[in-house]
Amino acid sequence: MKRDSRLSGILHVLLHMAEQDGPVTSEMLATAMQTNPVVIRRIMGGLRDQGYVSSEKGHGGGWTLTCDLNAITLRDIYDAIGAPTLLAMSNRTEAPGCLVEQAVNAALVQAFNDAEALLLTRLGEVTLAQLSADFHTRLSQRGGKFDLETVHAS
Amino acid sequence: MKRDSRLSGILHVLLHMAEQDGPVTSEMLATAMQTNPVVIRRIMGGLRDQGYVSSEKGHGGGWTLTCDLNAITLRDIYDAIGAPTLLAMSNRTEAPGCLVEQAVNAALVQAFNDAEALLLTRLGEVTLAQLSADFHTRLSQRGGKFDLETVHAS
DNA sequence: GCTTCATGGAACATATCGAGTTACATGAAA
DNA sequence: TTTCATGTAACTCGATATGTTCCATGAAGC
Repeated sequence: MKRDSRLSGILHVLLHMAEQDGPVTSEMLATAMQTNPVVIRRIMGGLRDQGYVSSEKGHGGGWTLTCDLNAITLRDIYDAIGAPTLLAMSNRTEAPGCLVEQAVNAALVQAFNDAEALLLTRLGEVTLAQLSADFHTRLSQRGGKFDLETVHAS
Repeated sequence: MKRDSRLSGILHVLLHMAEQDGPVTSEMLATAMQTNPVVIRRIMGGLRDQGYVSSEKGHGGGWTLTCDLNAITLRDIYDAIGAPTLLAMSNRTEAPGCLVEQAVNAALVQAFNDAEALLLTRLGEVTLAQLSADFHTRLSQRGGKFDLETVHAS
């Protein structure tokens, strides 16, 4: 299975932005994330529409956080990127009239729904502020200084 | 996301096999599943290696169930097909040295693991015999007769 | 005004993987 | 020896996450 890492990536970006004073350009974020600026814009565009970040063109432009990290959960971000499929498995639906398929799918759907519900609940329990706090704990434990441009260099 | 329907498909096949007296050919199962015989063989090959089914070549050959449906859970079948990825999302690992990425992934991994564990537990709670019983309940409710060749026709 | 810098967005390329298909070999029964 | 069935390799196809190129738009600085 090809797996979606957008949620992980976007959280990474947002937390890096939280460490910056002014706007951050797609270029800087792309360097940090080791990807392409266009990929960053694509991801951020959805968040801007939800009001979580804003963008400015031209000199001194870039991306800025416009939300309270305490008020945003991972679930909110998940929803903001379009609530992509959580589970890698699905039911066959080639023969919906087949009673065997109905019995199989009924059992699987129940298990799948339970797992999805739990995952969404867990995501709703964690705020971006908590992630940021966790990051700062790790930072002070390691003792080094933080620099967006070089922290990903290795 | 492209989603994997192998588990659903193989359960469908096994329950159809349970309704047959003698061996069932890949051809018959493929017709029932509206797919290709080779796809059936590919799926069944893994199960044969696990001892859940056996195969015979030549005239009168085909696939036969060699396990007690009461003793096999959906979890067992899941394991037999190679325990494919359950979740459609993954963590970025492009910058494992980045403390931000570590904080993000730690939070996501916990949520993901909880959901996966619950799903596997649920799958382990359902036996193939229960699915078969559910099918027969549905069959008697509908009142029609069951025929492998025609039940998928519509 | 002109240049530079930045986002915005379309279009295209690439890599992966489930799924389907074709072709041929192996082996068992009639 | 003919027929039927599995066993397996190799190929195509489609979907999609991801990456890339190109140009338009607009804001800041000169």
